[in-house]
Amino acid sequence: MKGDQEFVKEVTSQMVDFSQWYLDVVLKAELMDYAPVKGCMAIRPYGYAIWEHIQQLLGERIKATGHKNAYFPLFIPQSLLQKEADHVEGFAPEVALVTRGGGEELAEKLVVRPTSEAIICSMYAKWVQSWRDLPLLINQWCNVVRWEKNTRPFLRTSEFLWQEGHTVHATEAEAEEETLKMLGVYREFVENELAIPVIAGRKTEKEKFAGALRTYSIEALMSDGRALQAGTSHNLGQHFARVFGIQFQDRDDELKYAWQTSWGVSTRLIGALIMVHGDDRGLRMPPRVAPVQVVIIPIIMKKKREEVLAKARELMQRFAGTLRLELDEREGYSPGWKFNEWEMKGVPLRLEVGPRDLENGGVTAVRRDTGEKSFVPETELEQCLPMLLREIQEGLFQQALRFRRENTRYAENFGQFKEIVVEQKGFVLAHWCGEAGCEERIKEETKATIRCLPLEEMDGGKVEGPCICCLKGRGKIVYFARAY
RNA sequence: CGGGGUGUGGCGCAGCUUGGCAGCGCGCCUGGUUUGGGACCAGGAGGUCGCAGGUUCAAAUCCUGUCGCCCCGACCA
Repeated sequence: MKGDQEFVKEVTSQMVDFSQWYLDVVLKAELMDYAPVKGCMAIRPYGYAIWEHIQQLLGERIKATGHKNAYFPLFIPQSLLQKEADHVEGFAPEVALVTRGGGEELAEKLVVRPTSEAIICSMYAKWVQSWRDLPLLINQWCNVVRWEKNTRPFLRTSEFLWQEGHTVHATEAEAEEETLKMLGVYREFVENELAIPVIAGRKTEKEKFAGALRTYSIEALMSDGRALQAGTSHNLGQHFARVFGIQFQDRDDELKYAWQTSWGVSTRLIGALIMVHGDDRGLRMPPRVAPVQVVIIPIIMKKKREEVLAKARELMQRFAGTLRLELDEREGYSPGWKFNEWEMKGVPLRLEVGPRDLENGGVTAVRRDTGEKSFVPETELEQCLPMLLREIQEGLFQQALRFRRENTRYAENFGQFKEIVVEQKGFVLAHWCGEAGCEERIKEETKATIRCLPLEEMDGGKVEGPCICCLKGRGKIVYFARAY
């Protein structure tokens, strides 16, 4: 694609300032707008449509794996949040507290949920009594509030939307299986629907969820070379069951504490979508979640005006049931202006219908991912459009995958490690002994954190080597990166 | 919470040094000509210059205080 700046003056180039590029894009593409409260945003219709597709596509997978949706309260009595020691400690700095209601001081302060383990567990304690009640598989879609100091649209906001699954099981093995199963669901969903390749792995002790036994995550690489945690799945062990009293009587008559999991993805996925696929002309939406999959731009000249419009409207009718398409009939905007605007919004496929196309008996199709133009005869549209969209979906994934491969490097020693982190960015693979001290030192010296201990290597028990940091201990290869 | 920056029509900015009619570009509205990669002409609407106090005949401009926002770090989905 040549001369991007010729076309789009409103978006800062990624090379010049990636962070500014991101902010330009989210605003100009009308995904969100800043609200009066710091760190809070209005998600505009175009941005919310992406979230709705995520809800739909991930939602059906969550249901297909046996989970049911439910809803729990926004307010959590402070005492409930404080039950699990690690949990409180982890969230205390970022909770919002309600101290007054109905014009009176509240007897007990209410926490605005930063996550729902506490309130849900308090309910589960009532619902679980017998092994016959298990497994209990519930999911909720809601908003949560975490008082963040440093906020960025979609990536880190004071309030965000997410989905949180909370399950209860009779055995540790079952809970672990569930934890990994949902991590797998996330991986498949993010790769196939959002076209974002991810590394699935386990978090270190330092990085795990406050109150969890083990935390797993999927990690994606943004096009500026920084990593982003795109989803997490926790094996909560019996930590919460013990403090909330979730017990059940098992087949063997014994009263036992239950095993739990929780897992979630948030509107942060929209941030990932933007940063993985976007380019200097704006967004590039994967067709599967694109609010608009195909935009029709009529090229209205003085002469064939009516014929062109009639054809464009006919196309709308023809595909209204099968594709998400939009016809841009606005007067007073030149075709070129419309091209740029819809490109900024990342619409995967543009169809141009003009006098020339009418004469040739078809439309001009232009791909957002490659910029490639082609002529599609009218008789082949039904076959061609879905095919093009599939190619774009696959193309975006392959492009992101290639980028990740090219930006994943193995470091032999600490010197090389630092050089990669600073100069080249991306994922760095290196041996790590497993000691928190080394993890900490690496972070202090390079700002890179352990993103995860990849599942593949863990299972295979592959090559061990001397720790990149201390050289003494031996360990497996883990993923490092500077992260969002 | 540290470091830096910035607040002037919807957006981007100039004006501040040296106090004296609040301006420019884009966008918006109306009408007309246009329309195959951000068209043009004419007319028009829109701002208590972040907020509070002070100095002055007079403050966007000088002084004091305060708040918001943005960027970079420390902490986090």
